[in-house]
Amino acid sequence: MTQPVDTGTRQERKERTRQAILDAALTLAAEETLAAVSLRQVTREVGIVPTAFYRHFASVEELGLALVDESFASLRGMIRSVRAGNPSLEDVVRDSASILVEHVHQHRDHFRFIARERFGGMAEVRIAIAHELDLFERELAADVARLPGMEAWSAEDLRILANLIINAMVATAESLLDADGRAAERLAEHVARRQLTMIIVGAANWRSSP
Amino acid sequence: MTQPVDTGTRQERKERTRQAILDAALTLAAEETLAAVSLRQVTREVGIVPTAFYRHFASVEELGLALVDESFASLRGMIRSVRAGNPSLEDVVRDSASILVEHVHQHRDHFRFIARERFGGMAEVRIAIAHELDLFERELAADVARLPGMEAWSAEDLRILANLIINAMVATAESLLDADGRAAERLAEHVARRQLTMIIVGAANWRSSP
DNA sequence: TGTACATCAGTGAACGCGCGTTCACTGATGTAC
DNA sequence: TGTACATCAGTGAACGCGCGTTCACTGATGTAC
Repeated sequence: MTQPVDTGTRQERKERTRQAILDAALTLAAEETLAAVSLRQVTREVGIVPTAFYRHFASVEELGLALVDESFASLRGMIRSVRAGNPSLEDVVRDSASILVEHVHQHRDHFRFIARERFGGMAEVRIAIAHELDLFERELAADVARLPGMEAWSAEDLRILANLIINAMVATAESLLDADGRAAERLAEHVARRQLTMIIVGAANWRSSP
Repeated sequence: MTQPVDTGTRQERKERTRQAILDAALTLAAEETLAAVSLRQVTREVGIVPTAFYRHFASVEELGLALVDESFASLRGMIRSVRAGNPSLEDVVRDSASILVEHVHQHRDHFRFIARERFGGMAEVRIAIAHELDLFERELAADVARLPGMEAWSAEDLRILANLIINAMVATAESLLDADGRAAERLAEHVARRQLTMIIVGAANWRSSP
């Protein structure tokens, strides 16, 4: 898997160093917010001299934005796997929670980074994360709009529902960051599935309520 | 309102300095996470020499825990005002959102601090915040259990419902931190009220669903 | 009320340290001919 | 294939700075008699 340092073209080596910087920063950001991670810590971890950092990023902030991209790229992969196969509402409710739990398990550092930086980090990074979550919310609203029985819903109410669901899933992911062991993960999955069901039932019965 | 520096007993003056340190730290923590605020910045803001800090707190971490206490004390005041007068479910749903919005408006720095430090801060502070939110969740579950129609609910499902509601309210509070102007606040209030309604409708109809 | 002593919040000098950033450099890789 | 030059990822010394923490101190407030 790991390439020796001295193979490939110059461009390939540079890309490898860049990725090593991203990996090291992500690992260090598991302990404390990225703003508290020093450029020197990162380069020490990678095994390069501090000044070499600037060959790849203009600042730690720019590195943070690259980590947001990387984290959400893997998240988008997850969403795609939920959507795949044009599932029914019942399928989605059944599978979403377990897919989320599995994905957090496999990309724990990325999710921890997003949780940390969502409110704790640098302004630009916070804005980038808020933007990505907003995109998810729009997409989810569009997906929900296509479901049977939702024809009468206004665009605004669809967004409000999507926001509620996304927030619940974000909270689930955040709680998973502290979960240690499969038992805790199964519990979080159970809670998430039940909450999603409550929300869906609420939405389905809403219009008939005062 | 503001006391001159040179009045009161020695104990009163010390308490006044301690409060000035807490206020300065809270203000500085609006810009960046408390861990990134230096002891020297805080004392500079207060107008005392860096070493005087240690007369009041053993570390910035201890200061952080004091700020968690202070923040949640005001939050508890809010909860009390929701509970006051033994309201019906309809009352709670109607009033909760506006009370939350008003409270965040008046204690913006405290809420921002909690949002920042919930995942972005020092380990001890994160744990203290999680503990406080857990207490709210238990209390809310107990409140909900007393409502008519909830007799058949298990303790676990009550906790899951309470967790969903608390998470939605936390998300509302967090979105309010970026809201500027009364119009944005009214929108957030509208969204929160509608989401709370969806959740309550879902809970009410849950047992009758597959 | 007056005096002698204790307390202690705040002072100020000093320290060693890790930080981000600058700059001129090296030497392997890449390219033109 | 061989040569001469250009590129550029990574080097290493150096800088000034703000940091947390130590220590002995000062002088106003508090207390005992």
